[in-house]
Amino acid sequence: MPRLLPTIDNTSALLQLDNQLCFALYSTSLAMTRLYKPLLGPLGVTYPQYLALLVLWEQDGLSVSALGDRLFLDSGTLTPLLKRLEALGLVSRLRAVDDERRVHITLTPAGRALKVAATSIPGCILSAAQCEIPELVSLTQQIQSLRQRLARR
Amino acid sequence: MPRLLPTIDNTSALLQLDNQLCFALYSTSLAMTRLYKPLLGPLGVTYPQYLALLVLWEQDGLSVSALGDRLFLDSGTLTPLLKRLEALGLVSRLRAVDDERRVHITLTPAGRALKVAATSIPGCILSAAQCEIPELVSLTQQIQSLRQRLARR
DNA sequence: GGCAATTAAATTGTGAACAATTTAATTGCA
DNA sequence: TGCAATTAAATTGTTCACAATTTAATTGCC
Repeated sequence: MPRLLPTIDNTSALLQLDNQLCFALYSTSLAMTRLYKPLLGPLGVTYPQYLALLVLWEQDGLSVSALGDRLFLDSGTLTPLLKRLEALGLVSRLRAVDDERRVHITLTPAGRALKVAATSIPGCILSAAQCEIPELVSLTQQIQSLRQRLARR
Repeated sequence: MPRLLPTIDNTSALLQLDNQLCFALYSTSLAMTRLYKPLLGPLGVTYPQYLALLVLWEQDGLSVSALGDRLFLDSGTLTPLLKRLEALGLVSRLRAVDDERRVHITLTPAGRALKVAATSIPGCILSAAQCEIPELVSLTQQIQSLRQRLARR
């Protein structure tokens, strides 16, 4: 009779939820979004809308696809999101005159003004994360490096 | 006349997209989900459905809320997801006899069998991530630690 | 110049997330 | 015991993500 393998089969560790990097990322990203919600509520925007605004505050007037390159999102996600930002009066969406396939997203005065109200948010998040700056920077860089290895598009 | 502050205002770094830990988490989690898609397609399940199966493969027969505790999700998310897994014939949903408020989720034979087909997935992900095991473990732990500090529920 | 191939955004349909509410069962305590 | 408070799931409505397709404009090449 052959000797039995250990009763703890070697597949179990590989498939355990708490060993999955993907689940750590997924659940922590959702936890982060929940943390932002009460901070963004007063500004009247959602978390993905806030990310789009971060890009536009850095560089205004980007096309939908240029915005998508920064956010790793496509027009199927961005078009309705940007229409909501437009309905809120925070951005305007205008066809480019030189290439009418492109739509450029431009901050309105209200959209630009919102940046001031947002300046307090990073500090709030930082204190909630109970995270020292070096740890924050290191972790951010490690995750960005992983993203680069996973990315295709 | 007072000396002007540097023209690069000190709010810009705090609000730059690529300095945001939240965005690193968010975009990398989405990139990870995209990586899983072609691997899960043959199994016929989505990425969140796969996470629910990981939990059930570890411990079968959990209630909806116990599953939610493991996944950090509530019944509003899980109920429809579990109904889809039921429609696929992978789990059954049964009211507990001792407390009819509870619904217990049990793997069907097909649901249990799917674990075998899933064993190749972690290796595929690992190679796509081009990630050494120690780096993987360390990063997973750092992110889990962050999640713990962010979590409330 | 004409026309096929390409590109950009929008659209459609599915499946999450989640707040807020509803329904129904159980608990606790006066 | 009776009934208010609590608990567990489910439901409703909004907003993402994203694959697949469509629409429309531009480019490239003969």
